[in-house]
Amino acid sequence: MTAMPGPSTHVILRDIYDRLFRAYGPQHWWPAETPTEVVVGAILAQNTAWANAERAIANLKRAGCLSLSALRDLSEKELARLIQPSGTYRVKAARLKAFVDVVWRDHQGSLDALVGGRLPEARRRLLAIRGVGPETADAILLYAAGHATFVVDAYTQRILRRHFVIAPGASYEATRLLFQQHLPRDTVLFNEYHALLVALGKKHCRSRAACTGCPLEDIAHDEQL
DNA sequence: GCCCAGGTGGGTA
DNA sequence: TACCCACATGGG
Repeated sequence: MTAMPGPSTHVILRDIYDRLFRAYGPQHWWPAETPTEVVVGAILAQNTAWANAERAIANLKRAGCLSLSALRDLSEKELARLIQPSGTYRVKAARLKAFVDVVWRDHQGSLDALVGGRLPEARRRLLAIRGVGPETADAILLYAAGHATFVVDAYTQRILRRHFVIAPGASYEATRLLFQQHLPRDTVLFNEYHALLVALGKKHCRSRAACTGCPLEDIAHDEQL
């Protein structure tokens, strides 16, 4: 008894993308006006509802502190006060400071110099910064620098697990490589795909009951995940 | 009141 | 390597 081969991975990933794009349309991500704002948003959004990260960004904007030089000159304590609505603000103030310090100390204040060049080296430079893990690094690389790297967030893992595209314990890296090896290396596609997964996650993955009306509803899925 | 959100790093076995 | 845990706010 042999199992029938299912559709290949790239067909499944394409199908999911097409469904999401049809349902939600282009997402115009990342919601930020400058690469620096992408970096700040990526750090402030860590384990935090985006609405709270937005409040913190609005505070920084109002204070004129949404630039690398302003962030360098701000005391960590004052920075923490401004980003307080994003939660874990002392941790995040230290992380933002660590990031900005590297930009000024190693790259003369040029964010482009830090995130530009070849993707693997830029990714290593980012991961070496305290407070920048794989997801934050990939978000910065994709949305601030235009590198074709896939951002894997909690929604992505949950959605793919639920629809049996990845195993329950699949690592961040395994999930990222799955996308990168089964889709064309296309910055625009990776940008849109991640944004669409977040759109789906926010709308349909908050609770079990929210599955109704999900664009992926008729794809095999496990309610428990 | 409880749970969670567009994670990460440090500690322990 | 594989789990725990702290960090902390605001909305459902």
